Amino acid sequence: MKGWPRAIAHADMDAFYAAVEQLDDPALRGKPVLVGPASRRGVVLTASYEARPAGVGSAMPMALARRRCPEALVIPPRFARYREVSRIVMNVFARFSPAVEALSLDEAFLDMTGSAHLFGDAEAFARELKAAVAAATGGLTVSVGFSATKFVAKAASAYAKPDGLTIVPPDAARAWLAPQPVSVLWGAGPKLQAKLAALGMTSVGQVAAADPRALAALGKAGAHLQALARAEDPRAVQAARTAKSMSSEQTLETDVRTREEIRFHLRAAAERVARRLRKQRYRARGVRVKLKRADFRSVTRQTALAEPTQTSARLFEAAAALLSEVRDPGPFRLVGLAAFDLVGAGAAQQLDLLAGAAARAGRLEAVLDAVEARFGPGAVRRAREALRPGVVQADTSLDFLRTRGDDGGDD
DNA sequence: TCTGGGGTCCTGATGCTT
DNA sequence: TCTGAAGCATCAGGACCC
Repeated sequence: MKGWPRAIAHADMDAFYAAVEQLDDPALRGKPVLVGPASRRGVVLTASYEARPAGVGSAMPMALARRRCPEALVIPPRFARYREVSRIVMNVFARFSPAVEALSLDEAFLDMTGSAHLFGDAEAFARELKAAVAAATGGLTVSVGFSATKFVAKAASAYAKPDGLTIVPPDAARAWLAPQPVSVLWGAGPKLQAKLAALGMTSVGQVAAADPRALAALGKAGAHLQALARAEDPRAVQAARTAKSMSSEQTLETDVRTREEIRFHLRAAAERVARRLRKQRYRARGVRVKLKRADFRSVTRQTALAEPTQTSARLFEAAAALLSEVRDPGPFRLVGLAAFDLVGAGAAQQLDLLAGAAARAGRLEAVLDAVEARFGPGAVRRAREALRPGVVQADTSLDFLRTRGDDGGDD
């Protein structure tokens, strides 16, 4: 890692939901497992590696997956349990780096720029991380990619799944990417892949070498994909992020047509969203209604609210008004409600995010001083209570560094 | 085969203001 | 007073990610 401009690791748990189920129930180990709802319209959330040779994968309709792999055991998802295991894994990551950016329950970026040298070389670090995850979870495996940019690190972690370890030095990144299919590019889904193919580009190397004018037809995405293909990705690991929207939507067992039925589902969605807004101390300044027709075209209507809200009554009121503007008679297979333009994450939550990051960097006291100046001593007391998990995490992280004879530097 | 749920971001259309 | 252009905000739809 000497001479690397930055050192970024991407850690991605292998077949996470299915692996947790196999961990908790030994009878499932070594067998094909599909995690997903058994409902008529469900899709596979995660397929265990034993099921994948049958041609089964994530996002595949459950009905098709069961036909392809009839011997597979179908397990309904237990998200509370996955969140619990995820917290354990993220805490392990936090012992290795002060800057951890969780992308979902099962994957995260770790900025190792200032700390990788504590572990020897990249491979020693990655092996230690994998062993720590296995020890903390009781045997779950994680694939790790390591490079100088987020995108290459992520592509590297996916390169040798499961239980993989791929290190791509920055000066080798472009050549390493070149022969891979364009589907590895972050942001190139089926539509963009088809457009690239129409331009004669099926490999990352071809995108990297293309005349930028040829890619202009893809808009911003063209320049973005070419930058990734050239291993250029200046995005930093972001330890704390705030939500921009919160939504709840549900695909119904049978399509709905009447306004009364749709209102019923909107009211339920408003209650779910409002509960989460209150729990995370957000208020919404906008409401959006989403309906999906039987032909999969979606109809959305949105409105700005006079006052930010976190109550289900206000959300539903706005949603019902939007519904009356929809002329499409349906039928609809999905009804959803989103709260957007979120504000006022509440001082406590902003502090939580801020102090979580500051604490991991060993700067908790400085943050609390700023809090006192802005909100008064009472706020500091409440913040200390609220931040206890962050402090524990920071102490763990700092202890870890101390045992290696390093205080984490001056950052 | 028949397509989830929770998000983010981009694009093109439209309307308002100057 | 009318008209058009430019800039900006908002809205609807959709692509994409895990």
